Amino acid sequence: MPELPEAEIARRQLQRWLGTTPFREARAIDPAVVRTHLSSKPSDAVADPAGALAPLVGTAPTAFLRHGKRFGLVAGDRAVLVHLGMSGKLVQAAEKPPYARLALVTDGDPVWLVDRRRFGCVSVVPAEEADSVLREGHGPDALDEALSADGLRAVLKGGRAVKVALMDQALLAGIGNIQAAEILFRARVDPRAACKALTDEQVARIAAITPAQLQEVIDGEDAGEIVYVTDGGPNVFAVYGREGEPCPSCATPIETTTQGGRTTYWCPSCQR
DNA sequence: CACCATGTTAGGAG
DNA sequence: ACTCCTAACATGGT
Repeated sequence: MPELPEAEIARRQLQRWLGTTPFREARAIDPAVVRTHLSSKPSDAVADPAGALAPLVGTAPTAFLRHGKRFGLVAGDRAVLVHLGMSGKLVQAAEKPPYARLALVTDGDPVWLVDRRRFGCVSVVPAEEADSVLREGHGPDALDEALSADGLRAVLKGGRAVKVALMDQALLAGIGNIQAAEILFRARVDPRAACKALTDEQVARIAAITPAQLQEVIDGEDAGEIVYVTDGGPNVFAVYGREGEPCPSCATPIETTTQGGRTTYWCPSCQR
């Protein structure tokens, strides 16, 4: 799924595809996609999705926002906020694609929220609350807010494994299972290391590499639609999804372990 | 059928 | 208080 880079691409797509002309239509194809808040649970669906989206029609987008993996737009006195869940993405097309959950239309072809697994969601909130809702319960954005070594040190504490901590949105917003693996590989840090055992130098390397890694992925994806590894696209990552393949740096076979219920990919030789 | 999946979260055990 | 694990959510792919 979408981690911070995919959310940023989606934000730019909204901006590019919808522009700043008024909405002709905002329609929930799957009524349960509209939630009372940005929650992955369908049971948090609003009672009246059409009524929640109706105020958008006739108003024009004025701002496109993102924090961590959440993004959205402001139009009139409302904001539409989106979380792509595990399998969500935006598509612009004249006809409804399979698994389309929501349609937004200004003056071009409709923009569809497509999401096979339905962990994605949208929420319509008052415009003035857009920013606070995007940030609610989350730490600083892993890309946009200058990530200093001191700032990261303050957040990476305790006995938790560093990879688990990096993926904790309340500490730092935007990093998921793939980017955590890639960042720690480039920083040459063992993903199992306890935060409190990290040296200042290791923390400094993570702080420097995190925004660089995320920015590089954004630059690489900006060209087109989000393509997931599981969609049959090529694996562009250094270690993620490469169990048993040679480390690109030292050729040692990449190993896997499980942390927090997720698969971690790492090089046992480079990452110590 | 079994197991896996770029996310989040509640509940329980130590 | 902290940390870890599991199950759930919903769905498709291998």
